[in-house]
Amino acid sequence: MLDIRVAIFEDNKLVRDAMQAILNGTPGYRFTGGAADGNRWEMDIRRSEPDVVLMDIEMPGLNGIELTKNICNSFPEVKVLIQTVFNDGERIFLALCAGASGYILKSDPPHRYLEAIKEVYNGGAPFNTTVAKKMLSFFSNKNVILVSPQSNDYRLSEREKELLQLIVEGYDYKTIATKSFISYETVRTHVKHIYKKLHVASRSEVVMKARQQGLL
Amino acid sequence: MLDIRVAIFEDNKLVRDAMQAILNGTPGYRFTGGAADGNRWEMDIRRSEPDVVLMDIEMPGLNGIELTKNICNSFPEVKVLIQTVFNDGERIFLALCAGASGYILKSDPPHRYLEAIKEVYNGGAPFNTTVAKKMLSFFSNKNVILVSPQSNDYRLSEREKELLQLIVEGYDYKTIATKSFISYETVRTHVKHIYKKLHVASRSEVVMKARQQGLL
DNA sequence: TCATAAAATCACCCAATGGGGTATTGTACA
DNA sequence: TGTACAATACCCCATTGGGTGATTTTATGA
Repeated sequence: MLDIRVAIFEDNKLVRDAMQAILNGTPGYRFTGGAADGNRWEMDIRRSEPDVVLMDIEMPGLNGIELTKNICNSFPEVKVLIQTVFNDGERIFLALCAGASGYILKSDPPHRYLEAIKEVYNGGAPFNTTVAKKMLSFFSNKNVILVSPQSNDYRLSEREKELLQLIVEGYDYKTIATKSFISYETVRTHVKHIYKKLHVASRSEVVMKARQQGLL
Repeated sequence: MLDIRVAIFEDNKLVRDAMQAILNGTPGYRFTGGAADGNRWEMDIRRSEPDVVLMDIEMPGLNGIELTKNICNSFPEVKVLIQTVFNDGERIFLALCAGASGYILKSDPPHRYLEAIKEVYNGGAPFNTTVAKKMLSFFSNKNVILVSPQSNDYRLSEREKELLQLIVEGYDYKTIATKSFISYETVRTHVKHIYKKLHVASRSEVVMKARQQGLL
């Protein structure tokens, strides 16, 4: 079997070097590149062609979560394993949303690192028990709301989209009328149509919906 | 060390009996009660005094997620371990929000059950790798939005809370006035105060906020 | 004990919003 | 050519939200 190719984003050179030594000293793993920041992440990934990226989330400069998002978008075949000293729910949550495949604490021993790397490589999702626990309590604290996935083709006409934009921006009908060179009543008619199509019944609902569904 | 006391909610009697046999046949575990549905859950829990509840999420009648929520609210010291054949992200997510401590698939072997029970008992959060993976992909699909945690002490008076309740339930001011034995204008005054305290400016906003922050 | 601060009650004014119609014009499509 | 729909416009009316002001009761603290 081929070695698992691992690249590291980590600002601490000592840690990078240690990981390099551990990885290259363990059969089945190969260290293929390390970077102290994400400034040249695209090139770094192309060069090192990793199967798994070990990502330090607390890097100076480009934020580890953003970096994770970028890598996951541009190189979907690459798995990202987050490593951090933090274990607060929000950070974990954001990293997961960014597309990370697993989460490991810096306090975990090297053998856990190796296990976790193998696990993400094989399609798993390694979680430190502490991490999983934190994440759960984060959920139970109702910090999150569920948005049912749905089609967002509401068949709004072009004109309706224009007006929706202005509504969401908070202009009142009179102002929208002036801006759009139509009458107040026409604005109201369009708004009614928009509300019907989006199944909402008030300004604030439509703003919510438009934001959530990215209709803007 | 004392045995871990385990109760089971599961509609399939065969499964219940099997778990009873396994638990009582394994040192360190004790089966303390089983129920085919959640109709008498409160009494069932009081009788069996479990440390861990094994919850089948696909039970007829009372829904396993609701049941989990109830148990976690009324008996916060009891850990709930969800067992299911499903592994879709949404269901897992809902169960976690309901307060479950871990998630196990029915296809997992008995020894995994025992491990998982011990793990939740010790404060951990067991996850089948498949489950964790599903959950992650659910997150990355942006089905969720984050709500920044904030203090929810808005210093609403008792009366204001009552009226807020009615507002969120969708009654119009006239109806609320009748229901509360006060005049329409007084309802309006209270509503204005509530809006000021909650920093909202419309019915739908206040409904959102109240729901998200559990002000109900 | 008295002053002050709130909570709770009610009233009036006014602007903005939302829902129900109806109507005319133009355009696209079958 | 007729039907459907988008865009325009107007009317009526109920509800909502904000402002101002007032009275009464209740609590709280100096």
